[in-house]
Amino acid sequence: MTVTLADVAARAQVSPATVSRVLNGNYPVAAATRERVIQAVEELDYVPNGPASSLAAATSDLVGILVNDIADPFFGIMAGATQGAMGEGGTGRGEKLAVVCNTGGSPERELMYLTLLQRQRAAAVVLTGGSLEDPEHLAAVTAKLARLTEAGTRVVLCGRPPLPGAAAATLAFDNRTGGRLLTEHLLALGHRRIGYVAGPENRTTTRHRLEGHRAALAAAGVAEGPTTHGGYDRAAGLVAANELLRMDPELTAVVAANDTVALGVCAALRERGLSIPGDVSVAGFDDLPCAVDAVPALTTVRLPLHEAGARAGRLALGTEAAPPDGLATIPAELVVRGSTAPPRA
Amino acid sequence: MTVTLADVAARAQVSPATVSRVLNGNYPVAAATRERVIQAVEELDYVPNGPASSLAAATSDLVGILVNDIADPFFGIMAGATQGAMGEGGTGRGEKLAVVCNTGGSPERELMYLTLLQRQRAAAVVLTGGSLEDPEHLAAVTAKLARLTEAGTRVVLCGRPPLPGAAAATLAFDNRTGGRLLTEHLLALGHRRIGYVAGPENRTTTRHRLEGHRAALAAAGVAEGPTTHGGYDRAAGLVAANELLRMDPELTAVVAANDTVALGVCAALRERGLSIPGDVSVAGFDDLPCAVDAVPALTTVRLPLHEAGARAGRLALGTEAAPPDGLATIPAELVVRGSTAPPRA
DNA sequence: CTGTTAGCGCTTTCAG
DNA sequence: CTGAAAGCGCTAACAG
Repeated sequence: MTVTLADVAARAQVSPATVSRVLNGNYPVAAATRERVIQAVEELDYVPNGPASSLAAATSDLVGILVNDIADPFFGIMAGATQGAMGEGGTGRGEKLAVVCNTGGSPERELMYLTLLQRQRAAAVVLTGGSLEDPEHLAAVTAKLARLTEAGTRVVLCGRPPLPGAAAATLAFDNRTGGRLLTEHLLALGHRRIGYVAGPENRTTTRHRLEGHRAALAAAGVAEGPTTHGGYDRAAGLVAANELLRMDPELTAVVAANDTVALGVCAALRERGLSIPGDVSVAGFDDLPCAVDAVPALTTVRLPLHEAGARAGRLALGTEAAPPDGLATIPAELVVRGSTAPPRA
Repeated sequence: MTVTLADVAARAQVSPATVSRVLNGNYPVAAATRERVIQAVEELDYVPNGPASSLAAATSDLVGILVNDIADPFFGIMAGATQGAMGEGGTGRGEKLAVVCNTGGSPERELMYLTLLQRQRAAAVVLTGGSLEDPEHLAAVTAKLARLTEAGTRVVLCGRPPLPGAAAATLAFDNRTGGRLLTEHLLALGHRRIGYVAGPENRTTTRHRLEGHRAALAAAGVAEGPTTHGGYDRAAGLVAANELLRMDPELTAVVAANDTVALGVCAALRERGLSIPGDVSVAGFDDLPCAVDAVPALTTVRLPLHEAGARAGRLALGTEAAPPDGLATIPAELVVRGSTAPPRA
């Protein structure tokens, strides 16, 4: 059958305890003995039984990364960076198995994965992206995270606002400022009739970006234009653009929930024969790789997804100290490209 | 401390075995008893210890999905679909924890994850996307998969050619035909000087697509144009386009390794003031969501990523029977859009 | 239908 | 520095 630690011990003529010690490298072992053990391990092609170690040691090397949509590069980039940060620090020993779990934005699945990770006695859990604002769900997540924390699982929030009552290191994106900068830019260009394609309702990301937008309008004394809510996908942008134009045919600019939605908006405008930015300016959010390939290239707000993800990974590993008060706000940066210009006179 | 099965048993006034039985639902238990147990579980907020169950039962509910680049929607879409297929079949019991592991295209990391998954006694492993053609690495992977298979882990290959000697259900993309269709399309349009931006060397996907391209040229008696190798990212396309044009300034069409690379090619052409498809036609591969948003929209080859991923998930779960001989070839479909047109006379 | 009894393979005091 | 022994929490025969 499968090779066990006892087999290795027998072959190396030492006790199981000694084998365990050289494998974990957390206890002094004579060099000669270690050699023999290592050789036996290789000869037998021994692979430790993870569940058994986890059970005995009451910890595992599993790290869970929860994402809302794995097919969306926004999450893919962050998750990839997080997973990359795990690999640092030598091979083999102490290596963490960083795995990503796709919640699809569903609260049930989020909780389910958290439970599954709790069951596996995960070493750490990273929650990425905006969260649902439903109080009931928030309470459930908070409770679950508390349970995880007290069981020794490190919890970190990446690209998500802090959760009151949860002892989690948090890396929050400054979506509000990003939203404000974008609209200020449009305002400075001379736009006064700006449509807004918001993301799904009840999501922190949606709300914060919209708040920034409104703050900019309010500060400039400009009335809010038409606003719609929808998904974070291209199709949502297509639908919304037509809806917005129906609500106000005089629109000179459209701000989208993110770059993907913005591309949908662009497609809809083109279909109607409107030029960008000649007839209508369009702006996105996130600065995903696709933003620069749009024609014209998309004006957007850059979020340092890669850096944030990597940092979250280090926090999960305990390699990096948590920020003061457990919260770091990641700045958002306006990136002006060709899709925005002054409105037609 | 943490609640154990014994605590639940004590509270429900039954034996631990009975609790285990109602939790796993694989053995008859009196309705009244079950009720009491369930109530105790809820009152105590009991969460089973995964490692302990896995150790005792010698299996786990972990399913690993290996991808080359999680930030690439090509993999994100497949992985998401695979993970989605896991969720079907009720909640809770028998639920698999599908997790995605990012190898970054590195053979060492691929092997490392396979070992880690082996350690966890994973229920199944899904390898997605093209593989490296290095004989040594292939042998190592084959050996590792054999070890996994004999330990009861189901292995499925998705979007990757079959591995001789591995008892793995395989869903292979027909990259060769896809490549041929694309070049035939260009040939039919009248192109005779076609540049090719291939993917990384030593990868099955790269080789198959290129073979299809060459087969089409050979069948038409047209000489092969300049060819370069590079990554699967946008930057590779930028560099390659300039290189190709240097090698043959009279080029009238460029075929790229995939859509992302094609977008890079488009960007480079635009920078040089060349129009698409007026001066040069461009084609991609995969039909990722971004392909349709390019201007002009990209002619490409559609691969049913979602379907393939979902099917891989069912195979991993054992919900679907393996295809005859363990191999199914997934067809590729030509999608003609605006980025290709007859060459300028 | 339910309880008893052994382990699963590894880690970890506690002695030597 | 090394060995012996006692579990970690759960499952799976085997009896009743």
